[in-house]
Amino acid sequence: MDTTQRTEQQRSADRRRRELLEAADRVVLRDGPQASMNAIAAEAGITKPILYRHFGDKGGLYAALAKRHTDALLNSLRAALDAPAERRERVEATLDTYLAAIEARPQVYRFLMHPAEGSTGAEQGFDVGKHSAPLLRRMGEELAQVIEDRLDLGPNSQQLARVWGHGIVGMMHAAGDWWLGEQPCSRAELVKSLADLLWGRLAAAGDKIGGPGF
Amino acid sequence: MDTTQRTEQQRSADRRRRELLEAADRVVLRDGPQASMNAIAAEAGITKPILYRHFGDKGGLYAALAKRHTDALLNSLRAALDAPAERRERVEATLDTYLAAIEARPQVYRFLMHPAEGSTGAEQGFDVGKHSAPLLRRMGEELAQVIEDRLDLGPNSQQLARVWGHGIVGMMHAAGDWWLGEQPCSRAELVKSLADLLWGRLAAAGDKIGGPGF
DNA sequence: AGACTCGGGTTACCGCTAGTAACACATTAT
DNA sequence: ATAATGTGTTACTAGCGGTAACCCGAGTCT
Repeated sequence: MDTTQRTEQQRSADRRRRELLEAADRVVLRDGPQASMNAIAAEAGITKPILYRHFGDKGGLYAALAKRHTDALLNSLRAALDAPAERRERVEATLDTYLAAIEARPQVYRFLMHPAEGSTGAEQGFDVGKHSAPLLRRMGEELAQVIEDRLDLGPNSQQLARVWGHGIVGMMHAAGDWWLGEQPCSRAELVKSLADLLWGRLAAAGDKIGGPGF
Repeated sequence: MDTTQRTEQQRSADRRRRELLEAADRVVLRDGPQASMNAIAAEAGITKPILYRHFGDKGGLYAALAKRHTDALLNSLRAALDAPAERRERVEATLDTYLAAIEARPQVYRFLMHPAEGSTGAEQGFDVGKHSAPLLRRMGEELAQVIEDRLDLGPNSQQLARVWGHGIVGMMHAAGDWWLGEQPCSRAELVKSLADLLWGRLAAAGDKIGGPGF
């Protein structure tokens, strides 16, 4: 068991792992969040136990799969947010990037956002909160970091930035989810409406005649 | 089978139904979203098929249970939003009401927001999107209505109001979810930070020295 | 050569879930 | 008395996540 052999094995295992993840990807793309371990194993041309040897349990496979997509999406978002342009323009570009991604691959999006949380998993510390929506959490934290790094928010800036990060991400998510289901307008319109909201148009709006105004 | 008898049966069925829902409530409060039909039936002192006769399938029971809490919460929110006060004050009161509700009964909140979508349910048209988060959808639509009714948003006000309704609800939801998990600050602080965001403080913030500003 | 470990793979199972078919008892209508 | 109807139970199916036990081929030590 010299090092050469070990790296050999490791590389083989890594290749296998990638194959399995790609097979899982295909199944998820086909079946949505209901993708079963059996189906994934079959798609990969092998049987369940080796899936479990690689990923531990369904949560592990989910985490690995989610990480791929999450990383890819986060990279796109970072790029949009770092492009050389006005602040508002960059905010719009970032919103648009996110919405374009979920529009292009809704099945993957559903898998990431509405995973079918295990049925059996009574014990063994499978915490729902930790796996339920890591994408939202990561986006929220990253955005918080960006906000805190670049904006001058006065005292308590860290806490404010985190609230805003998660809040803005949640706004984007919910609006995107609704929009994806109903397609009530074009992506560009949605982006502009959301940016307007963030830009304080809500506070600036006048009351309608006759009522106390919301 | 005269009418008297029929109403008699109906009333009995309704009473039964309420008992079952209360039992389900207790189980959900105890076990969270993992509550099984078996457990609920046991808690109610009866067996599964009766549950199925009343609610069709798990989705039906979920919907009935969710409707109760959703209606109650929506009533609180409407009350907070309709109180006689300044617009911003009312927005803060509404946010606070929502956050207080999820803080007081996190298990119920988890059940409403992160339901364990059936494991078996391959076919029979159990659409995830329709049951996954009816609370968020309803809140979004209601808020949209309020916004459109009371604010003067110029042309395209309906679409704008709906985007904002869902967006604001999503902001509240995501921030609340994160806050519930980490308890990083008091409820009042969270409320104020979110209201500040809605009031355009993001757009008004100055860039930090040295960077291009987010 | 021959025994021997060892990694990758499969079969066959467990316990659980949602959901259902079929049967049993009581009450009421005819 | 007897048929029908509602109310409940037992006992089952099918499928899930997860695992124990076995199996086989390739390299290794004696």
